[in-house]
Amino acid sequence: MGVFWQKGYEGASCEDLLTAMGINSGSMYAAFGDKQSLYDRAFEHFCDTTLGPVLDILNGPGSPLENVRSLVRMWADFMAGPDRKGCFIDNTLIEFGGEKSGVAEMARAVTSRVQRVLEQKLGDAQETGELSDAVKPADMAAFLINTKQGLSVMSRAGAEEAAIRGVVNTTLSFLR
Amino acid sequence: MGVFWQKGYEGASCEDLLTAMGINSGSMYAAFGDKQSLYDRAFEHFCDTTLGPVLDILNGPGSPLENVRSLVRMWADFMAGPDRKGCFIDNTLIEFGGEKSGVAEMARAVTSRVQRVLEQKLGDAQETGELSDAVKPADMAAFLINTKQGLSVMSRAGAEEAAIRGVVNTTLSFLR
DNA sequence: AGGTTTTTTGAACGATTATTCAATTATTTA
DNA sequence: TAAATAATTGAATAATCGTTCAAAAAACCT
Repeated sequence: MGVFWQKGYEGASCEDLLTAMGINSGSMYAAFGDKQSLYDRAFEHFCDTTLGPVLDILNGPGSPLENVRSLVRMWADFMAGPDRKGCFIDNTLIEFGGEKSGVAEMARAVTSRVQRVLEQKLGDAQETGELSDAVKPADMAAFLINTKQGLSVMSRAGAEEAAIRGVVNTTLSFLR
Repeated sequence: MGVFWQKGYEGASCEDLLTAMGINSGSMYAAFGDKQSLYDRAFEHFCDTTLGPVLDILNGPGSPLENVRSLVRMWADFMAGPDRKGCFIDNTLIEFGGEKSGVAEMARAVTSRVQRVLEQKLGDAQETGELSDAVKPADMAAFLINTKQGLSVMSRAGAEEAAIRGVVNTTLSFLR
């Protein structure tokens, strides 16, 4: 997963993948079929292990708006980490977004899933009076997703951690 | 340029490039040296033909803030176009951002160039009273660049035009 | 027009790609 | 323990990759 995440599908050679997995080609093809299926499984694994914690944060014990802000702050930690490989979902969208392939659909699905929960939490935040009624939850949710996708580009571009945190703080300033 | 823009460096085969250019391999290698040099030249050409018009918009006849808003709106047209290939600069950052290669440096340079002019125009907009003194020009400029990078991902992901325009409109709502 | 230089062609090249498979090793079953 | 099944190995495969170069065509110059 890490190799595909870092190098993308085309950029990751089978040799890279086999070295990282510590097995030989025959075992890989017996277990996964081919390179694309391996990518699919790696991406699926990412979604399986990431979506849960993300939803846990949004549905956490804090207030709706606090939870949204926590998630946005988590994006900064994520993107400013040492590897600078962005978000695997966004990388997949960039490489496969134009195609009708399975991973592209999966990436779109998990993205809009998070977007819908964000929208719901922002609506809740308005009901509790935390968030101004002037903002439209759907628009703000779409906007936050776009911010995260921008952070993926910054992350891969090797931006300074301070620059990443600056963008996140500016984004948070719109959440009131 | 279009082939590299659409498919990226790794994704574009020499055959793709030769077909698009309508020449044979020998001519390409005589004229450009190798594939990487061809990418460099294509990217350089994009910067040469794009940076000028962008700066012209920012320095145009309108008020500073109007000009900034015009640029952001232009991003929407750009990203929602039929090809859905994002911004060539962002694509280059994604693929080469981690490396110290020439194109990566060029992409970072042209990005921060636009960012600095944005910052200046936002400062001007505060002097004319168009823009609230509460916003920090440097932070807002970095934020706008991040928004554009996010739009590149949306564009490549094949997002609906309405979704792209929605994000742009939300972004514009922060510019007052 | 005839000779010289420049450009283009496209088959061929070695390197790397993803993938296969017979031989080997490990594991399970009886 | 011994036979049977499963998993792993790694050399070999065919396809594709970027690149080269001798031959052919085009362009240029008296």
